[in-house]
Amino acid sequence: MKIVFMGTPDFAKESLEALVNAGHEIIAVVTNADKPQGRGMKVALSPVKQYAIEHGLKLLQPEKIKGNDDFIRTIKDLMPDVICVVAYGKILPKNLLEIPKFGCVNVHGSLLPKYRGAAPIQWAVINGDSITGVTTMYMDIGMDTGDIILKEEVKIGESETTGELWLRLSKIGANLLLKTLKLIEEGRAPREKQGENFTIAPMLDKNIAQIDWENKTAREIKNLVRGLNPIMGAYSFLNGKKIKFWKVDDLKENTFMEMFEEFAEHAERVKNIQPGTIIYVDDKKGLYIKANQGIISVIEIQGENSKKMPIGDFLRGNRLHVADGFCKM
RNA sequence: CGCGGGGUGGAGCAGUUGGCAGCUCGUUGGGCUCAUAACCCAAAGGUCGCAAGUUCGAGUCUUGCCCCCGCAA
Repeated sequence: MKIVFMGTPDFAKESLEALVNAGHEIIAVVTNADKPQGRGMKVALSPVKQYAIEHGLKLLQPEKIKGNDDFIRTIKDLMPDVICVVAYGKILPKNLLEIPKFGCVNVHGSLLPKYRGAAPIQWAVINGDSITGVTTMYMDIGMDTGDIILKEEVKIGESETTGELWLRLSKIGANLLLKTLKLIEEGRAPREKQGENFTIAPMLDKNIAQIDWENKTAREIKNLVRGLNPIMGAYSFLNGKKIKFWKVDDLKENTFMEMFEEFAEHAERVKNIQPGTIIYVDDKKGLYIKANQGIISVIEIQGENSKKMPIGDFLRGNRLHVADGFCKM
């Protein structure tokens, strides 16, 4: 099949690579325009762009698509059988969607109609879901509202991070895309309308990365931490310094008191400690912080201007004290 | 030329007005203990990111370069 591929990040690169390896004819790759980013505002190539260059694929990087007649005409002249869109980063207008005879196929990182939108994987982890998946669909003008073709379910591990799940889903998505294209080619692709029962997974606002000790349980904080790993990182302030949490575990108060018998007789007091307070710290036994319900055991942490490191390393160079409190700023 | 922080034994850090390079941990050897991520004793391990400059003397001051991190995007 003659395919135009549209995508930008590494999640999309997996699909593009799978298409190439499966012998599909990629007549053009469309990726987001290079923007200066990162420290020093250097221009970095998107993973998709890099792959396209390495494999000598025709590359297009329109600044805008909507109202860009030149771009629409270019695609039209290529006469693609299908356009595959994976995490491209822009809404596609109707006159583009109508070009390919088999339509536009999108790979989305959730089980639609759950988590339509920009950050489905992140939200699935943050919300502590145990199951998510990948969906392929025929695109329409709405945001992830098209008819569903195939879905594949995936279990989310209890301590799995967004980054880990992201990687798994990108490979599963690539496979599902191949399967989908095969069915389309054979004219056997299912087509199922999405129900009305949808949810939205909006782009992550940076404010959500701040840990809310007062109102969140240890389990919820853990979900936030792994949900924001490796993007952003959940953070809190200690003595005016910004600390990022990369890996934590959640403990019930009871479990904690079994580990530290000396706390057992103060069970009631432990429950009433102000959330965010350090209740135990030792460079061998770790760092334990009270949450609204339950206790957070820190495993991997990153101090201000520092890099992420195991909690033991961190505590050797940073003297923390029991009763110090993490707080918002 | 976006803004800022930082590179010091294996790890994480401290190092005051330039004046013998330190702390916690780990490692190795020994001791104690029913036992331990516990405790006690001893030892090994550093061209202080790289290069040049100022100085009697530079981890510390000046200049250039490399690498890492945070903010912002």
